[in-house]
Amino acid sequence: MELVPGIKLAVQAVLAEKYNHRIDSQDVLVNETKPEFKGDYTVVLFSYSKILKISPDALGQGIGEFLLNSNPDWFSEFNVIKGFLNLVMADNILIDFLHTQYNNASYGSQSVNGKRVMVEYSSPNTNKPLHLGHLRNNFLGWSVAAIYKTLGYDMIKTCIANDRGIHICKSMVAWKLFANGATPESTGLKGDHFVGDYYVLFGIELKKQVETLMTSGLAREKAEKEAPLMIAAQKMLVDWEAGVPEVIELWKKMNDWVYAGFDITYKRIGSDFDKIYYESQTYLLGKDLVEIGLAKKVFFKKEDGSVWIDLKPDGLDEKIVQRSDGTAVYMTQDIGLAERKYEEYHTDLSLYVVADEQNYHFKVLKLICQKLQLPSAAGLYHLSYGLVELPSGRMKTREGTVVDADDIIDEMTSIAAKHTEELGKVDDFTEKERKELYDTIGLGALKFFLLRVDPKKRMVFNPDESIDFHGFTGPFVQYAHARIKSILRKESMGEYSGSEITSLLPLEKELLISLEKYSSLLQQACTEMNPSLVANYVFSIAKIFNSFYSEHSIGRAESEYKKQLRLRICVMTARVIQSAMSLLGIKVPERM
RNA sequence: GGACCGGUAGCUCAGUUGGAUAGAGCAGCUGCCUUCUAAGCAGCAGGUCAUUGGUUCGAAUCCAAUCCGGUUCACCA
Repeated sequence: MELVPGIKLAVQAVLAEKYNHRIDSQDVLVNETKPEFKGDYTVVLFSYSKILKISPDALGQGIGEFLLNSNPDWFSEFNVIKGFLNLVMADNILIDFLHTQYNNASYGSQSVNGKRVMVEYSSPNTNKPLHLGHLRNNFLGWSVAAIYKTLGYDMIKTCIANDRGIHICKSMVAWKLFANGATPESTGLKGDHFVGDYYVLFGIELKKQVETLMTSGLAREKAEKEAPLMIAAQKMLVDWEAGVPEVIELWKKMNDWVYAGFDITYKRIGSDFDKIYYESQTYLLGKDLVEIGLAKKVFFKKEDGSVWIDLKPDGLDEKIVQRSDGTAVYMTQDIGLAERKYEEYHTDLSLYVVADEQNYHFKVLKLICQKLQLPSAAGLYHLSYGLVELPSGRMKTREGTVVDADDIIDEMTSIAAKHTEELGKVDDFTEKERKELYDTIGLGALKFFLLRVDPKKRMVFNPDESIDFHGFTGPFVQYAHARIKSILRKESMGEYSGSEITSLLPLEKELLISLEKYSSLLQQACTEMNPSLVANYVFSIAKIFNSFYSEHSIGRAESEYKKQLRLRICVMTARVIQSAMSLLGIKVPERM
């Protein structure tokens, strides 16, 4: 039995038995006791005091005495201050907890529950390289999937490659006109960067053409439409849809370059997918649903032949689902893809990790699926996250302020290398071991930085200040782990049955109380789809451990049994750190 | 203009089903490496929780209004 639920049940029982007051144990308010008061957990009594018409003080005394008498193995003391009942947990229950769980490799995880969840994340455009925003998306999606998986869900990680459309044609046109047959191989560039350069070039050249046209008297809007480059891109899109062989061939060639580049980055950051959907293969999905929607009178047709849904009764506007020329729009594709996913995987839940700019889109998507009574509707959930911004605001391709993913990863690993070399603690490492360690630390810092913030909130990244390696960071947590491993290499586990030690020092107890919370913390992180809770938790574990470590000697503990107890605390702390960090996609080193 | 999101220390963020004197990290300042890794520990300093009013035993948290910032409302994706 976990501590907090146990306390809630105990309080529920007291209220029923002693005060004849029945409540749901879930409603008992149990907090961690503030450091300035004596105790571990605090029950807030104001609401019961009011209902039962007993003063908070008397009620606290009554409940406290009852709890101590009925659960002497759980509670050792209590005190009441105003309406707060502070409970001191018995050292023995924590010592027992340690003894039974310290070596449990699956501590915190749950057995398979038969539910299936799909999470779509990353979903890049195949015309430019990944940037910092994509990294937040990738880390988030991957981590949420890992958290679900450890709690027993069958996870399917997926990604939709936005591999077609006008934006793709732009880089194709630019390459055709300006590249003179250059390739990633001939230039030595990574494929996604190579193609991205042509996408940027298209923008530059287009701007020139537009300006020329405007000096000859055209309005900007018209000039943008009539610039030869734009006309060429539009034509290429039409040719692509018509399947013109040379266009298809070029499209395939350039996309393959991009995928080769993405593969390198994905491999480096540890992103992986069980299934990849390609927009080029799914963009026509949903067209048949337009007919079904019309038949069900969920959609209606306007005079020009365009098809719409009226969402005004739901507080929204009318939304188009098919153009007057009969072509599909983004929304319709997404409805089709939602159905396709459901047919293929029969998911209980289908998550979309997509930036909060698209909140409205997903609200509408879910509504339409519901109105069409599609089976995919119920589990459809938009896991919305905030953009990564610069101190000056959004990153803009045009202003060259986009923080490139490969660049930032390189920067992080080289800072890790510099720090490590300065400290000189791993001078005996081989070249390969060092490189691995720099990756572990650099990526650890980057992932932790992006995951420690509540996903729903936008966050600021300042390129002028490199991401920290001290304090509330990945390397801080990794360091605590490396320290523990260092101890465990030097000291050996010995005789200890779990009953030789009967009392704990404050830091030992604090650490055990925190370790005990891991399971419920994971449940919460899963329910809220929020890896930042895991990041905050594992940081606090590392912090308490570091205090414990500097306050108490483990190898030279006061007694052999105390040493054995502390070694077990070390083992368990290392396990929890390793486990929690792995859910964030972060490795922990044996030495650093 | 409508809808939605946000405003907490110099900076980056926790804390918001209402609970005790609002917490971390960074930056700044003091101490601590002849004993298990100082990427660390201990401490100091730093706040009108955007503003105003309301609800109540109690409000950063709930309600209303206002100010500021962002996103969105395309026959774009």
